[in-house]
Amino acid sequence: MKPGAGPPSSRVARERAILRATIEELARSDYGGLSLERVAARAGVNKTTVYRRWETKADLVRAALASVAKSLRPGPTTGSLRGDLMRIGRTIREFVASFEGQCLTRVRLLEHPEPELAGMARELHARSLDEVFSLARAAIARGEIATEADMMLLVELLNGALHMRLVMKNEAADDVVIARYVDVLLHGTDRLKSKTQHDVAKRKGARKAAR
Amino acid sequence: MKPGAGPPSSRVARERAILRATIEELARSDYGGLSLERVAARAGVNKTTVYRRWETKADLVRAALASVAKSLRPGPTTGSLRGDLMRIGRTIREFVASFEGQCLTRVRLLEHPEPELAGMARELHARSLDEVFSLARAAIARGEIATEADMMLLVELLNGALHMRLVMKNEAADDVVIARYVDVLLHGTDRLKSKTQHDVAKRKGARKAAR
DNA sequence: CCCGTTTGCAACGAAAAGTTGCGTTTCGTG
DNA sequence: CACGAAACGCAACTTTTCGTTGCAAACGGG
Repeated sequence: MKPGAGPPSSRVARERAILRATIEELARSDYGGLSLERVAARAGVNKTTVYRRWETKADLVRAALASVAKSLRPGPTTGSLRGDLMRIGRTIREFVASFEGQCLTRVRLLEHPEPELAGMARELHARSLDEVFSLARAAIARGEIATEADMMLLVELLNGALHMRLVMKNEAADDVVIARYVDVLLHGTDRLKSKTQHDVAKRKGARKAAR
Repeated sequence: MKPGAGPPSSRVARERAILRATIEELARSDYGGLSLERVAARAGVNKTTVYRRWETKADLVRAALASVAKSLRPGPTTGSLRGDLMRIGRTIREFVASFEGQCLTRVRLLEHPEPELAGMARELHARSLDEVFSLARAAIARGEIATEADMMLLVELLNGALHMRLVMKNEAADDVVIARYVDVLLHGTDRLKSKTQHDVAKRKGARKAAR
């Protein structure tokens, strides 16, 4: 009657296994193709155990998403905006590679079939963005950006590019790739432009280079 | 025996309707949840017509993807990198909102269940990037960027951010939003930083503002 | 040690997926 | 215009998957 405070019995361990299996299945299948029997097999339990505990597939996935409380924690500031962005990039890379990341990315695309689940996944991901605000304030204090909205802009661009590359294009993103993105975010094309003008100057003899 | 060169008979019209229905269904369902019967109903044909023409669901989706030959054509350069990026952003926005875009985005996440289909969708999307190369060359000629790889970097960031915003976060992206992204891509945080330093200078009296 | 709960197992019913046979329509062809 | 092959719709059918139920065994707390 009061198992809440008790030690983790075998029942909750089984439940954790099932939710974990759900996430892993959802990471390589998609919601429509998710089979509760495969989930049960992966969790090492009988399918009746799954069916008896959750009414529908949506309930199971809902519970599985709720169990993904592990948010992205980029940690304290590194002391520079560039360092912070690099760390955020690495954090995104690791998250996207994880089962939870793959799972969330898939569920978030279910807007039309399952709006509620998509909303849950969205909120779960948005929560990780809250952590970025502290880094934003540090960058503002250093005078590297003006507002927190600027930081959000940078993170949106970095996050989007990494997601596209890792999830949709299925290409790797090592630190060099991330650094390229970050450099654009910090300096835009201005650095690139000046480099080109330098080349032009070398080639054409510094004709208009003076101005 | 030689219907290839003939005028569009009712047979090909039916096939087009089925493939179109497949894309539309795939735009709001997902691959695992795609039902050939719903496709047939949407196309206004009997399900046997669909089953007889394509062996499996994968075959049908493969054919549907192949029929999406309409690539993203950003058109000729506007004369400035900023104008080109804005136009690319608007093109991405419209594509993502279309059935083909929704469909492609979903299919591209099927790496594990259906690697071949994911590869097709990926290639289809990559083809649209080829169009960007002409804009890149124009920008290089104007000295706004150094290499075509730089242009790809900018487009990857813009594309990723817009996809995240439109598809995953389900938020709109008007021209103002796109312009914010583009400004970061062009000038990075330098513009923002200088604005802040200006404020600091006003407050602290231009102490380190000179350099 | 006992009793309530939970699980596994197997069998079951229901629904969707996929197939087949046949009469009808359509379109190309002589 | 008439004929024949191919494709379609329709309905019935088989197969597979999904979800449920009954029951005996295992587990765990009191």
